[in-house]
Amino acid sequence: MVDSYKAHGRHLPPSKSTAASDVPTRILEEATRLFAARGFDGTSLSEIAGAVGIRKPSLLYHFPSKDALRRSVLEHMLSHWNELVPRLLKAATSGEDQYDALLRETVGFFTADPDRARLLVREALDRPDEIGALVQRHVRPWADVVCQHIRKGQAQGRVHPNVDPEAYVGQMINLIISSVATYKCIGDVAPRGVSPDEMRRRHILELCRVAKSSLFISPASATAQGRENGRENGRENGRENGRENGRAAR
Amino acid sequence: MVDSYKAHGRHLPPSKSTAASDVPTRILEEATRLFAARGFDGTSLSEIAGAVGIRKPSLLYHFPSKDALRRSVLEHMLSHWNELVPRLLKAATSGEDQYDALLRETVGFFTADPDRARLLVREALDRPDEIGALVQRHVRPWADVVCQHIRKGQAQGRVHPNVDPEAYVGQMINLIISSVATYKCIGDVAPRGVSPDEMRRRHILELCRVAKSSLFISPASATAQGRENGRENGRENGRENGRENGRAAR
DNA sequence: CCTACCGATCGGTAGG
DNA sequence: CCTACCGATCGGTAGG
Repeated sequence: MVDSYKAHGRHLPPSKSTAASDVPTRILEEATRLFAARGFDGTSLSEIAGAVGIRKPSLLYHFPSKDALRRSVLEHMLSHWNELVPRLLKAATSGEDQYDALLRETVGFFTADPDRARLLVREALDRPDEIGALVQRHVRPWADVVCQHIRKGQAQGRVHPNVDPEAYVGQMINLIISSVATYKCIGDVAPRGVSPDEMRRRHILELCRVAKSSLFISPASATAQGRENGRENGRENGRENGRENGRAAR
Repeated sequence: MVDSYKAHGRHLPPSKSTAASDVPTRILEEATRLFAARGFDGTSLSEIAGAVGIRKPSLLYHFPSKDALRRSVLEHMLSHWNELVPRLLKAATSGEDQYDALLRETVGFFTADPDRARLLVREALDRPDEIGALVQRHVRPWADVVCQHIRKGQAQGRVHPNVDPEAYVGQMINLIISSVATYKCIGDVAPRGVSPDEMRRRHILELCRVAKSSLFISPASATAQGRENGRENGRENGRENGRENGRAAR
C-alpha cells in the first residue's frame, strides 16, 4: 500500500518543503508525527519512509531497527525537553508569579508540538517501565525542587497545608500532558457553539487556574488571574516553545 | 507464535478459571484486557482467542471482524458506565459533600478496573472523532448538570467566581481517567522509598483535594479533607465500582 | 540510497 | 467450534 514500486523518481519526492534538514532528522520528525498519530504498532516503516521520500531499506540504513528508531524518537524529544529545564528551574523559585511562569513554560512545551504529549502518553501505556525510568531521570530532579518550594510555601503559610507535594506535582504533570494529548476529545464535553480552538484555550486557562488555586492560599489566584481573556495565552503550535512569556505573568 | 497448531485438546484450555461466563463474554473480557495493555494494533486476534482458549476462526464466528470486536468492547464498557450514571446524577446536587461523593463514584469506576481508563485513553488517541462523539452522547448530559450546579454555586458565593465550568469539568474528567491510566508512570515522579500502592493512594487523594480545592471557596476543603490517611480510599481493583463510599464523605 | 527478496504473521474465508 | 488455507503486509536482509 505504501511501498509503491513505481513512480518515485528523483523528481517530486513527497517532501514537505520543510527546507533543509538532513535525512536522519527528517526520518525522526516524520516518525515522531506518525508514532504520535497512529502509535508505534500502527505505523509501518514503509509509511515513515514514504513520508520522508525514501524506501524502507534506506530508512533501515540510518536506523538499525524499528525499535532503535523508536528510542531515537524519544531521545530526540528529550533533547528538546532538556533545553527547557534550566529555564524551568529558574522559574521554580517560590511565589505565585514564578509558579505561573513555570506552568506556562511547561504547558508551552507541549502545546508548541502536541505530538510530544501524544507520544509520551502512548509510550506510558505501551512501555510503562521504560517511561517510568525516563521520568525518574528527566523529571524527578526538578520535580523535587518544586516540591521543596511547595514545602517552604507551606511553612510560610502561603501554600495550603494539606497539599501532598509529590502527589500534587505528579498530578499536575499528568494533567498538562494528557490534556494536550487528548484535547480533541475533552473539548467535546461541552461546546454549545464554541469553536474547538476557543475551547482549547479555555481548557489551558482553566488548567493553570486549577493548578494555582489548589496550591496557594492567597486569594489572588482566585480573583486577578481568572477572567483575563484576550491575552497571548492560546499559543499556536508549530513554533518552538514560548520564550516571550513568563515576564508578563499578570 | 500464538496459533500453536498442536497441544490444544479439550483438556486444559488456558481458561483463567473465571467460573462460568459464556464464550462471547469471555472474548469481550480478554479483548478488553489485551486492547488496554497492548493497544488495538498491538493485539492480534490469535492472542485474544488463545487467552479465551479457542482458535481465531471461532472468535470470528462470534464477532464478524476485529473492528467489530473493538466496537463491542467499547459498548460493553459503556454499558457498565451507564449503570453508574443515575447514582452520579443523584450525587451531582450542589454542596461539597455531594461533590465529594460524585468524585469518588467516578474515580471508583476507573480504579475498580483500570483497563477502562487505559482503553479510553488509547481510543482517544487512535480515533479521536469516534471517542469525541461517544463523549458527547454519554458524558456531556451529566457534565451539563454538574456545570449548572457549579454556576448555581457561583451565584451563591460558594464556588470560585473565576471557575470556567465546562473547562473545569473537562479537565477533571481528563485528570481522573489519565491518572488512573498512567499511574504506573506518574508514581515514578517522587517515590523516595514509598511503595507504589501507597503512592497511588496518595495520588488519588490529592486528585480529589485538587478538584475540590480549586472549586469551592469554602476553607473546609483546605483543612478537613486532606490528611485523613487510613481510610478505605485505596480501593482494590477486580471488584465492581464502589458502593460503600459516598456516605462517609468526611 | 536502491531493487529484490526472505520468513513470519496479520485479518479473514472456505468448508465442514 | 475446528482445520486448512488465502492474499497482504510486516520488519528486516542480501547485494550492489
